[in-house]
Amino acid sequence: MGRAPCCDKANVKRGPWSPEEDAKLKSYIEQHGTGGNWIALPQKIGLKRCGKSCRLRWLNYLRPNIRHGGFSEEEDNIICSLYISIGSRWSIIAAQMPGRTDNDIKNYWNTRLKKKLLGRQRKEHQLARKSGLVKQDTIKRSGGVGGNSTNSHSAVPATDDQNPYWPELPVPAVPTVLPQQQQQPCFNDHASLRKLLIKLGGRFGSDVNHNHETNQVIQGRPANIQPTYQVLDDDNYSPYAAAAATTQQMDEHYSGKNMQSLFIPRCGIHALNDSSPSLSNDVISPHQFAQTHYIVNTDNIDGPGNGIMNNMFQGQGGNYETDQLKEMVVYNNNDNQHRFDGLEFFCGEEMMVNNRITSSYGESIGWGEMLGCPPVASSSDDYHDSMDRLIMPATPGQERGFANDQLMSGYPGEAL
DNA sequence: AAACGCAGCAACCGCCCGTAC
DNA sequence: GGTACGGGCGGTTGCTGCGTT
Repeated sequence: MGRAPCCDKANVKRGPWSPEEDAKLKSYIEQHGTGGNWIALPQKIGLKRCGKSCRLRWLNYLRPNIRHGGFSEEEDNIICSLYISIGSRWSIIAAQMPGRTDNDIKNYWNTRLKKKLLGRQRKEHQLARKSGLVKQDTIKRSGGVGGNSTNSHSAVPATDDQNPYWPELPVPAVPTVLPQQQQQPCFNDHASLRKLLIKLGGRFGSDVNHNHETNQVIQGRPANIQPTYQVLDDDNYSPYAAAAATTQQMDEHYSGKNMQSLFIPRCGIHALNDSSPSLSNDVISPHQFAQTHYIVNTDNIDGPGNGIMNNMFQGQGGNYETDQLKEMVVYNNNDNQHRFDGLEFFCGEEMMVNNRITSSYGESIGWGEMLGCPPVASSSDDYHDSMDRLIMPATPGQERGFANDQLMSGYPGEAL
């Protein structure tokens, strides 16, 4: 049985809204609210509009404190980092950006940001190739966890300029013999784009980290990451290091000893706080955390299919009780498929090999570079400066727990 | 000046989910 | 437990304005 239409499409007006219609709708909602029924609302106020159309008009345009256009660099960063983490969950992304609507962000991403980022990455990579800085990581490609040659073709870049926006990606060390059609980049879908962005932004070295300067592989915490993280205690969710975790704490975290901790990058707090009045500086509550940050559940990392749960919650204006929050955040794995279905790209052919997350390329351009920010700073001050400008740190994978090879052993509900 | 192409954006479409009955 | 319904969301469409030829 088919679904009944929400309204009589023959008798409803479509297309752009007139100022009179806007005024009617706005005036009514400001005085009476929506009444909890969008379908009935247009009839109440004598609008020949579909209820859903009214809702959309209100949410995207008439609602107070809506901002249009003029996205800042910081907002760009937020969008990018959240897109990488959760994909095209525009409503969730919009929830982190007061005054922005999901529709606006979606349009901005599709029309500008995507091109801007990919264009910049492509340009920089071309420069890097010209200067001979592009290295070829034969270890990872041929023998590493990501060395499944059958999985690597989709990211093999085209070398022509057929599409001015799609970036040229690092050329695999081992030439892949594939039909020409397969060698063309296929980034015209979101999943591919997200994979690409992860490649661009993440130095996801699975259980290792690759030092670009020395060509060394670093175990555990990357050497260029300073201990500037707040670590939240798992039991009471209170920051036990208000300003920063110690080096030891970070090392423990990266080595897996402190796997019950929740952790977030300070820069993320700051960046979000700047636009989120409900958040206090430096110390966040469980509720705030749930509203705004990713939570890494490293429970049962040794159990099959119970590895990382990299999650994000939308506040939706709700007030989660602490226990409820804890259940949702860490302990309740029952509904993970539903909550994490935006993360399926982590299991893409390049990213998930043998239950590990990996990058197709040993090297890639970090977010800082991609977004025009300075590369990882050598000094502490420079580091903080760059981090404060970036919601995504220079090595985002680590902050999300990818540094440990056990973390990405899959999440519940996901067949690996 | 006209035609054309493109980018940006508002609005719509259709699917999914939660909930009430 | 099944069904109908409304809300919410992501993807897509189509209009408009601007720049280029």
